[in-house]
Amino acid sequence: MLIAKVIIDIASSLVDKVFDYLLPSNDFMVGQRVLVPFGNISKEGYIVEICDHSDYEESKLKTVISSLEPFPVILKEQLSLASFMKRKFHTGLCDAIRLFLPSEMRSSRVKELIKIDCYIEDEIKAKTYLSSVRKNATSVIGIINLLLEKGSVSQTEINKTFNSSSLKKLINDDIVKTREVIIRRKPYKSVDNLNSNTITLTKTQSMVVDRITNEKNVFLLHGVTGSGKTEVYMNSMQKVLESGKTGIMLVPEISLTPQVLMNFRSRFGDSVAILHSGLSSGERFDEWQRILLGEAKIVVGARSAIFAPLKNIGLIVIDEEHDSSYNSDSNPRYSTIEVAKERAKLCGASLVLGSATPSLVSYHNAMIGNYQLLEMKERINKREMPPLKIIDMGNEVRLGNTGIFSNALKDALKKTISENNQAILFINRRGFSSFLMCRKCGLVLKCQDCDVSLVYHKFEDALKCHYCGNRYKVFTECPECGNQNLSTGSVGTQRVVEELENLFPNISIARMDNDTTKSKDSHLKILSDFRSGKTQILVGTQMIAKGHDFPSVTLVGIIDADVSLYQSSFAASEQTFELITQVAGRAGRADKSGEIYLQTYAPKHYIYRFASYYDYPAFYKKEINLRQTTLYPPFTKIIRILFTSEDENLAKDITKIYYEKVKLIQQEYKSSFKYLGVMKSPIGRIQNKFRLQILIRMMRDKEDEIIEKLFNIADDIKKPNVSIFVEIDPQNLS
DNA sequence: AGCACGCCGACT
DNA sequence: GTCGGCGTGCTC
Repeated sequence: MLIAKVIIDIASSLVDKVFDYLLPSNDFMVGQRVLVPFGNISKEGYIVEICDHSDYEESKLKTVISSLEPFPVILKEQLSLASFMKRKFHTGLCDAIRLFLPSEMRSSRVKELIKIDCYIEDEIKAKTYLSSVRKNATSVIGIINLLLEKGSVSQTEINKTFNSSSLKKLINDDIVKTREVIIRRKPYKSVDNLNSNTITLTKTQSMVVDRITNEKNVFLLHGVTGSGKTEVYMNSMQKVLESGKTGIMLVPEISLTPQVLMNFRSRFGDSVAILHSGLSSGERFDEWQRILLGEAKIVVGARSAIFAPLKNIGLIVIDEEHDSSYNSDSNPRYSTIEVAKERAKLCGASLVLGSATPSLVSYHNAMIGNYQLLEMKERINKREMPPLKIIDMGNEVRLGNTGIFSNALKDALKKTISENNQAILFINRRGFSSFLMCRKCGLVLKCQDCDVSLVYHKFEDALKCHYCGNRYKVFTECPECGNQNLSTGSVGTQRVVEELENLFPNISIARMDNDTTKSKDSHLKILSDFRSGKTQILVGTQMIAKGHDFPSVTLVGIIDADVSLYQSSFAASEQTFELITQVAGRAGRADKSGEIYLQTYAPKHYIYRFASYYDYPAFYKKEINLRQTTLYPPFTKIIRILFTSEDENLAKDITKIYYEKVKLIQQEYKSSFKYLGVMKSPIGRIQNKFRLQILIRMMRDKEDEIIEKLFNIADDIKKPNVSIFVEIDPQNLS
């Protein structure tokens, strides 16, 4: 008797295990979706294994009811990926499997789009019929003539111009035949121009392509902005296709613009499938189906495209690998890079991580030989990076200028406007939380135990450390210089726009932030208005930092660089360097040269110095030393165990139980634990759920062992109505 | 996630 | 006496 091991499609840790069922016949396959009896109801499930014995009492086994599709919808490789994710990230198997299918497919809300095609099989019969019909039967005559001329036309098309009852009559009389044709909904139909202009690669580029395509390896491609990484990706994909393999290209969600997709379409035509959240459910389903059936050979998409049902993968590219959108920080939590590494390993593919500002962790991996480092140090047009000027805002205050703009930036704006060029003003909101800063000397208070900035909590009127929960009294004067002009928070885009309007009343200014991009196409409109020159100054947040190419921009102003520098995270410096480099890359992209003004209260900070020289290696060296001495990643692991529940006491109880168990592990691995603490989450309640957390920082010598034990505790003490999430190196601690 | 089983309050 | 509250626990 054949036994199917089935994962039930219920995303609850309590039922996230394999259930054994009898199979009613031999025609079931691993990876198929099936309907099974479960308790008193029937549920959808996924066959993960077929074998001939069960550890469960055989007499109690129920039988699979039916299959939902006649073929498997999940590849064996994907099932391995799911169990990897369970091991590595403690995700549920069901949660992982759901990532492999378009969500609309479960509960069958989406179907193939079927067109009814009409045609004439027997022309002679049709012509005979035509001659026998009344002369004023215009619809009947028209339909037959149309079909005789065109061969076949869809039913909806015919009904548009002719009487539908005439068509029905013709079909009944067997003159016109019908057949069902599956139509693939195609996203971005309009960007379908196929003028593939092949660009000759530079020496460096083709060397890089050769290595990527000839070695099976994990590569870190560090290429400065404008060094032509995209061309490298395209060419590598081309070669992979030519060798009969397939590829996945991941980009951050935000850069999935029609332009990027057009690049791929024009190069690879219909063998490209696109997967991201902006597609309609029908489009997503059809793209997914094209991948599964092997019609598409290249998948372009945001992070979840790494789970595409693509066979025979030869290359995976992750562009802008430092981008935080590659880390999923809500359920199921996973790191796309880790998943990609595993997938590449499973199918023997190369993995390319590309960035102008690689994450410190990735670069460190390259330095210690885990990744192969590929460098592209020169820009294609050999143009120098635009000069970056650091403006000391403390000095402006001392000179009596307490406004948002320094005098230097005002002058530069004036000049830009008079020369009819464009400017971008960047407002830093990354990891926005208020810190307390001295407006004179730039001092920001840090935690004594953690060496990260303190966060001001308004309702408690206290400064807190988000890494250990320490509380400090709010200062009224600067402990360094005695100045009483302390400030929290940062300026908003709105205020910048207002002040600009006062300074330059006749200039048109666009604002781009969360407020102004709520409606669906506002994004595109703001950007295209700016591109066309309709607006001259663009004020915006992170959204404007990435990827956009505006040839007329000659001035970039970073209003408040310090905000990301002083966010309460050990990675604050890294993220600031990254951000500045990205924003600076917006200036002087075409033949006009550009400049960048960076306003700060800490002009001597090493991050700004390295950023102003665009010196990534120097930044890396400094920062990695710092991480080593302060014992932060990649030299340690930070683990957060998050407990959420609508019942505060329940959350507290289970946190306590967990904490006691972690203390036992700490005893066992004393030398590995660098920090262990329990506290409320910085945001104590989200969506009416109370949040508590345990934070651990530990050395990496026994990391796998310890993490496994932490996962096991969660499994052992889990209960209904409380969720436990064990997060490894979480991106944010909210 | 559902649904049944089970042990304590206000009712025809 | 019972109808029903939803806490607890199981589903191959």
